[in-house]
Formats: sequence, structure tokens, C-alpha cells
Amino acid sequence: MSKRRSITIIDIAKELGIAPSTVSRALSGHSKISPETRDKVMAVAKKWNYVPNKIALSLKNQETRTLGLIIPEIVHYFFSNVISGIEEVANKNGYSLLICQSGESLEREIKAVSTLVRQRVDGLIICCSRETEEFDHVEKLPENKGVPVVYFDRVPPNSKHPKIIVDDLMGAKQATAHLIEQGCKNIAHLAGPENLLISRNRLSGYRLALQNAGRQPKTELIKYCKEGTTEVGFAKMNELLNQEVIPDGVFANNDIIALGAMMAIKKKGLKIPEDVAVIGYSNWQLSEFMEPGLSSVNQPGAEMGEQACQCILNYIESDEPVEFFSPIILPSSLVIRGSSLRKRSAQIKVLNAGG
Amino acid sequence: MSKRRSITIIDIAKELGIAPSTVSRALSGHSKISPETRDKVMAVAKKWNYVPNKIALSLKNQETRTLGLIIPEIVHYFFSNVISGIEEVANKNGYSLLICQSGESLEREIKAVSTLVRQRVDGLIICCSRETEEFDHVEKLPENKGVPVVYFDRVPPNSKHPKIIVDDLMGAKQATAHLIEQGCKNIAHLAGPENLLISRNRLSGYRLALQNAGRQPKTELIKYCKEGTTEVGFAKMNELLNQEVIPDGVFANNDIIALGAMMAIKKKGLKIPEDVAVIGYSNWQLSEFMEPGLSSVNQPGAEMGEQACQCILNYIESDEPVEFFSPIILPSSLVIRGSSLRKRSAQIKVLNAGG
DNA sequence: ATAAGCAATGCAAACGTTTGCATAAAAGAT
DNA sequence: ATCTTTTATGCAAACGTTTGCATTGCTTAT
Repeated sequence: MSKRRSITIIDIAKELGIAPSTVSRALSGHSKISPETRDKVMAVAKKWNYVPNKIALSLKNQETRTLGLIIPEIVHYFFSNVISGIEEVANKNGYSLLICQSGESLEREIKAVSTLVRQRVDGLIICCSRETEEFDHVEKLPENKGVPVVYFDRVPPNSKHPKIIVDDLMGAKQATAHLIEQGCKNIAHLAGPENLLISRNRLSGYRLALQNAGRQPKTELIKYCKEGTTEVGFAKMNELLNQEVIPDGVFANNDIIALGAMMAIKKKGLKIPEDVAVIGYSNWQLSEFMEPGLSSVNQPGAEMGEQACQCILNYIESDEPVEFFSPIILPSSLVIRGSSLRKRSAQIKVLNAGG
Repeated sequence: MSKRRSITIIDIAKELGIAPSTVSRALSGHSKISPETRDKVMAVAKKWNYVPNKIALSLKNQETRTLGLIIPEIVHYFFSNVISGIEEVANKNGYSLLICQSGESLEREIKAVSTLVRQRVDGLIICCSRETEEFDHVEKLPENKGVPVVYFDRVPPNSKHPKIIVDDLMGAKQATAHLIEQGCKNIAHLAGPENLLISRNRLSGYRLALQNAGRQPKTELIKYCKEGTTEVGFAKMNELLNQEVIPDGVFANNDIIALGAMMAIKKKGLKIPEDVAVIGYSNWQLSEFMEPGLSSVNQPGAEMGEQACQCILNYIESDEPVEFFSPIILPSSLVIRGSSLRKRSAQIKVLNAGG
């Protein structure tokens, strides 16, 4: 591409034999510019198709009106919902969105942070990768005055930056309680990676619900799934089905794992939910269309994105460096479908898990 | 946020009592800098956590190493795959990605183009909204020397810019031919909006396959779905099922419509595929998990993104303004699952539709 | 008639980098 | 001891905008 030079305020000024500053003021509707000059400038600007150069403005104003977003994978229903929510709010406030995916790799996450800081984004919204256990690459940004950061979903345990999370513990507790209420005696849990706070919270919620019902969580009914794939879900569910104590209910760390589990159960010739009730997490789009429909804990992705974006905009615009103590916790809600509904009496309903 | 000033090359220069140019050269490993100076500069840069300012560089070099992407909706399996593919290639080549969603609205699409041009993206990758029928907002960018543009998926009929599309006609033809081969006598089509080239191509492919089999396409078996939702698919399928000629096969413009159609068929007490065989388009993630699994024409989203990105990078870097005649056509392939498989003999297989 | 006030515009600096050219000092050649 | 070469560094311009502070030419009040 032969270097294209777009026309500038200076070009317009030369054409009219006036100063660039006059053109600038005319274009921005400054009061002290005579109507004739203004009109002439406008005409030339239109004729040449003038487009203001945001780069020059960014340099001068020391702000880019751009937000950086780092997420593990774009191709996830939850994450694409989050992006969508963020984009919506950003756009409405005149901000643009620069997106990097870490691909669940810490190395790429670090690189992404560096790229975005170089680009001088006004703020950074991050959901950490599965690999991330240390957070210095974000926490110790430019030592002096750091870039505003907001974490969401997968957040570091100790950080002064704002955090937006869904109430995983509550969601998991409700899901498990629901299985208990449906008459399940041996409820298994297909857990996520131990280093992720969200996985630990879901596990805790599972345990808590059992304890509240006066039951002791059994370690042999908890299986860790390092990756969130149907294959892993299938394999781990098979392990469970081949043990002495066969579970009659299973709560999975996410819908994809739950799907794998459903496959394993069907293949074994067992019925869902009669023999084994299943409940997932995240309420992926596909859960609705499964057979039976997969019950799941709904994570409000778009809302989370909106909140995260609103939060960072406030952060950016607040003059005082704000101190953030507790995370913003969004309520998750249980969506009950066929995969867990054993009692005819109960209708398909949505229980709010936020209380 | 109290205005943070990140440290610059000038700060380093002052600290060491040398010129900014020397610092610049030292940092970039220029040969004519003495090792001592270089080391001192490096040390200070590290101490102060210096991060180069890409904005200043962009202004000077007249390139931002940033690509703009405009898509209708991020929350679509196909589109999020495309984004992922683009991001991958962009990242590998040192480019960043600025994303806007048009929400299928022409107005927002126009605004997005303007935003991205202001930001001085080095190139623009666009998939037009459903509403878009006129393309001047893209085609007549800065009249003089325009920003490189690449269209994908939904492309304007006449444009000198590169276009990446999937072979919709061929895919639709294969899908319809497959239904014929499975013994369907009355094959209906749930078509997309008439203004979209891709919809028209799919319709053409449907017609072509019928004609090749010596059949006459019947207008009463073609229903247009303006929106791609299960509701519309459900409604339109119901219309079909209440006509005199009940179809025993249906080819839908996309998987979501196909899903709606499946619901209508089941509700009517008919069996899939025995009474009505169904086939969709786009091979969404959820198609695999339906019951029966939904046959679908696979659109290689990630690959499309990669190609689009590679294409625009070539475009940007080529010195000569290139002339593009015919679009790059990616082969689509038929993924056959339970929803269309009536003959036991045929195994679940993937037919390549690209030939 | 002169000072004061106002309206319209221009000047120049600043934002952070890079880079061609000039300069300075030191080393080498005669 | 002088001239050339080499080596290391500095100067200044450029990228496109905005904006505080002049500056100019008028009009209005005294």
C-alpha cells in the first residue's frame, strides 16, 4: 500500500491561508471565530474529507479513550457475552476496545499486558488465565502510578484493584441443595482446577450445601477436571460410575464437563435424571437445547461485562485513587431444566441464588 | 484517577545528563553507542520501569499497527471464531485488534467505521450488518488514498476490496443434494433475508440441487426468515407443516432456525429424521449436542478470520495498490448427523463441499 | 482625540519518539 | 605537529492537535 497521507488541519489552514489554530477552533465550534471563517473551514474540511487524527489527540491529551481487555478465549459463550457487554458500555461512553486473548497461557497473558500498556490504554479489564497463580505482571504495573485495572470472573485473592465476580459459592450451594431437594443421596462433584478461585468457591458451595443437609462430603465423589472439555467430563464421570458408590446426582464445574458427564451416563444405559441427575455451571447457550435440557447455574455474562466496564470508567475518571476492599458480587441464578428435575411437582423455574 | 505520567525517554535522558536521542539509540541497540552508555541507560530504564509510548511512535511513523474489526454480533459462535482467528494472526504479526459490533444496525456500522478511521487503524476488516444494502460508508472512505479494507462473509456485490467468503452456493447445494439422496421428496427451505448475498447464494444452491435432480423448486416450500431466531424458525416451520404439501425434508439458512424448526416438528408429533429430515447451516457448537445431532454445513470461522487477517496484512504491506477481482472462496463442508440420516447404510461422514 | 474594550486571529509550546546531519573528541596516519 | 578518520553524542525537525497568551484592527465610552 503506497503510504497514504490523510489530510490534516494544517492542510486546511494552508488552503485558506490561515493558522492551524484557527482551523482547530473553527472545527470545534469555538465562539470567537467569525461565522465566515467557520463556514469556509467547514466547507474545505468536507471537501477534502477531513478526519481528525485521534493519535495526535491521544498524545497531546495523555489519554487514548481506549480500554484493553484480556480474556482466556473469545470462543466461549460466557466470554463473548462479557465482551459484548463491555463493548456496549465502552461504546456508549466514547471508548474503544482493544482485545487480546491469552489462550489460557500465562506467558501470553503477560505479553498481552505489556502490549496494552505500551498502547497506553486508559484502563485494563482482565480475566486471568487458568495458568495464572502469580499476579505481579498486573499488580506491579508501572510502579509509580499504575494503569487502572479491573478484574472479573477469575480474580487474584489479594489485590487493591476492583473485582467483579459472580456469587459462585452461592450458586454452587443452590445447585447442590437443589439436587438434595430432588432426592439425590450421593452427589458427586466434577470440580475445576484447584488453583482457580472460582473452582474452589464452587467446591466450597458444594460442600457447604451437603453439610447444611447434615451430610459429610466424600472425597471419592469429588473429581478434578483440569481441562473443561467433554472428553474430560466423560472420562471423570466414567471413573465415578465405576466406583463402589455410584452417584445419583452430579454437579459439574461447567456445562461442557456436564455434557461429557451426560454422555457417559447415557452410554452406561442410565437415565437422566431418574438414575443420575445432572447440573452444570454457566448456562451456556447450548444447555437449553440439550435432551434433557441441562440445568445450570446462570452467570450473567453481559451484565458482568457492563459492570466491569462501568467500574473501570469510574475508576479512570475518579480523581482520588480509590481503595477497593470487597469485590462486587453479582448474583447467579439457578436455571432448572430436565436434567435435574425428578419430582413432577416442581415446575421449571428460576431460583434466585443471590439472596 | 490522578493523572499518571509515565516516564519517558526524556526523563531518562535528564537523569543521566545526556540527549534523548542517545537514550533512544541505546534502547534500540544502535551500534554507535558506547557499551557504558548503553548499560547506564538500560539500568535506569529498568529502574524506572520504562515502557515505550506507542502513541508517540504511531504519530511519528504514520502507522498504528492496529487493525479495526466490525462485526454484527460478538455473541455468535461463528463470529467469535472469526475474531479468534483474526486475533491469532494479528498478534503473531505484532498487530493489535480494535473491535466494534454493529448489532446488525447500519447506523452503528457507519459510526464504527468512522470511529476506527479516526483511530487511524492500518486496516479494516468488516462483516456487514443485515441492514446494510449500500456500501458507500466503506467504499468511499477518505477519497484520496483509502484505508485498506477486507470484507468477509457478508460482502458487497461490487467492490474492489478483497472479499473472503465461504462457498455458500456449493454448501447449500450439497446439503440439499444430501436430503435428496436420503429420499426426501418435498424439500423445504427456510431462507434468510433476501438482501444478504449469503442468503441468496444458499437459496440458489438449494434451487440448483433440486434442478440437477430434475425437480422444480416450489415457491410454497420456501419461507423467508428475517431474523435468525428459534422463534422465527419455529413459526415458519409451523406454516410449512400446516400447508397442503407437507415437507419431508427442510434445509435451513442457519442452525438456530433449524433448531426452531426441529422444535416445531417434534411438537407436531413427527419424527426426525424419519418423517422430516433437517439440515442447518454454520455448524454451531450446539448442533453437535442436539438430539438428534443436527446435520449442518460447516463454516470454517477461525480459518476465515486467519485468511482475512493475512489478506489485510498483505494488502497493508504491499506497495502497489492491488486490484482484487474475484473473492477468496473457502470450501464449506457438510457435517452429517442424526437429523438427516435416514439410511442406515450411510455412515456419519464429512463430505467436502469445496470441489 | 485618546483610552479602554472587544472580536478575530496568529504564535508557539507541548505531547514522546526517531533519525539525518552536525559536532566534538580522540585516535590514527603522514 | 598537522590532517584525516573514527567514534560517540547532540541538535532539531517531524508527526497532528490544542490552547494560553499575544497581537491586530475595530468599536465604544469618556
